[in-house]
Amino acid sequence: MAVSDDLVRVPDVNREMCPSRLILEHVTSRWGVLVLAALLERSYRFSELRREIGGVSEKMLAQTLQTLERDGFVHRDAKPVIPPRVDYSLTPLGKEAAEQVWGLARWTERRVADVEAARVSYDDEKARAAASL
Amino acid sequence: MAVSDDLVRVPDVNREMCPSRLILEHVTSRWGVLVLAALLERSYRFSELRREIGGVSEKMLAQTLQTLERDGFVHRDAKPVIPPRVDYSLTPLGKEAAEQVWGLARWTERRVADVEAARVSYDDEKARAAASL
DNA sequence: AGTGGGTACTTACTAATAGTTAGCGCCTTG
DNA sequence: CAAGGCGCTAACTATTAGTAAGTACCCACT
Repeated sequence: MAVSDDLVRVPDVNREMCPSRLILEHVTSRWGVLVLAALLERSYRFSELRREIGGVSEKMLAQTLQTLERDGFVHRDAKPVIPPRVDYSLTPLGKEAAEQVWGLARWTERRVADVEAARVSYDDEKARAAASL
Repeated sequence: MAVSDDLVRVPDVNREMCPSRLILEHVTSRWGVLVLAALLERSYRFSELRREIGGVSEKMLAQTLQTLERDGFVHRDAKPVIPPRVDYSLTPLGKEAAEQVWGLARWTERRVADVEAARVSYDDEKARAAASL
């Protein structure tokens, strides 16, 4: 029973039904990564964030922020003023996640050239293989 | 002109058309994260990986591996034997990416309880707010 | 005084993407 | 001699992401 309890309790992202899988998907989601990385540098208002993160729609930004808020990563501070003002910032938990995805974002930017070089050699080899049939 | 050159050259994941955006999406993709993290521990054959990563379909695993291979993260070694044997492993570049997503995966597993606690208090507050209308 | 714009969203619809099922050729195992 | 494993791919469907418009309120400009 200790065994079967452990099967349920020990989180493992490789298990399809493990809650950790969903959490990981939230933080690594297309817009989640960019939101967390942006909020690591400072807090943002909704439409500031929308301008900061190129290509995000209002719908997806709202949805992403709601998911991250529910998971306890993001704090939403809605000031009851007109025009509406809503500030988004990281919680301590969110900051931990954000540091990791921020690192990933910066790493990616540094390695763009390497990846592009890898792609041309991959495509070249594929073309050569196709030609020699 | 140095200025406009820089605008094109300096990678920034927040710019919609920046190549770094796509690369980041590949490594943070639903299955990409899990594939990279798994391959950090050892190399795997195709169907070994499929069994290791719960819930991945053959189609998505093949697609993910092809994307990661083209980006230079994963090395594919197809031995011309029967039955077919294909080994997947990380390149040095892929190892750098994998270390980061591995950290994220382990962090997520450690924080599951915190996230679940955050969710109940979020849902509670929502329910209380809805009740007091 | 009316038009356009900004605030933070939600809703309805459509396009893109992910997942499901079946198939391939070849071989080993029961 | 059928069943299953190997590493895929192709066709089809379900789910999800993206687009466009609407909401309600206010300010600045003409």
